[in-house]
Amino acid sequence: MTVSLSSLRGDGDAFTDGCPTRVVLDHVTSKWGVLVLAALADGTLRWSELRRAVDGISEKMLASTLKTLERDGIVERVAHPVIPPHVDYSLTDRGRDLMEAMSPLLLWVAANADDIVPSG
Amino acid sequence: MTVSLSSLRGDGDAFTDGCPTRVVLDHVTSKWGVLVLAALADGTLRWSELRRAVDGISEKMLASTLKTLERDGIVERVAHPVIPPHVDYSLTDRGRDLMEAMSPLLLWVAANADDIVPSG
DNA sequence: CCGGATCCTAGAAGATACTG
DNA sequence: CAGTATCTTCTAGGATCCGG
Repeated sequence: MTVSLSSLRGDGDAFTDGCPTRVVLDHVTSKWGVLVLAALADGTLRWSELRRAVDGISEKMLASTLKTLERDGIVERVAHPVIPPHVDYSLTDRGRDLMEAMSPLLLWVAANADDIVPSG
Repeated sequence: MTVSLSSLRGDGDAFTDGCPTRVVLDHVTSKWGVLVLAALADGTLRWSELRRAVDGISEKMLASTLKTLERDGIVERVAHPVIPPHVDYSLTDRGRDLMEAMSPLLLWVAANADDIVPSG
């Protein structure tokens, strides 16, 4: 029985509608959130690098995903006042902590995806 | 620097649009998927118990979430041919393996949610 | 009690064009 | 280069009714 997930139950937990846990869980496990975080796990990237790293993301989604993660204190945005603009994104300490917790999941998915989805 | 997530890059990885990794990641990190899986991590539950365990889920979403996870070989469905109907849901071996990989994330979210989302 | 089938809407997400 | 603004499209999700 792995780690005691039952400890999640009881008070303000993920099983209660509208609690902070649900909100953060949604941010962190959102379609693009996971991929952006995984891309930043390797280190600082700038906007255009992120766009290329996360294949298929639109500018709109990249912007809103980054904004949400920044508000949550998971991603840090550093804008350099130069022409042309140069903006760096990286994980905060909290973000790095999060990625340590999330990497087992990402590795599991990478290892099992081909068994689960037959051809495509 | 935690686990090497950069190993995820390269061939058929989560950063490539349309690959199996993306599909499985979406199933597993879906809004309700996470919560259903977490509920089942404690053991077998029947339909009505799941509905109560995952606060706020609609019957439609519970049905479709379970069906997706069942197709992926993560959740097992056992229907007992009695009146009134009795259907049990539980994790498969693969599902338990998945939950071992996911529990650090869930614990992190539970531990950090209140810091991230101020009041609600 | 356990869902399937149907209808419908809000918000997610894509495409494109434009600006400091 | 790094976004914002706008418009459209799409689908996750909710509500309801029904059937085994």
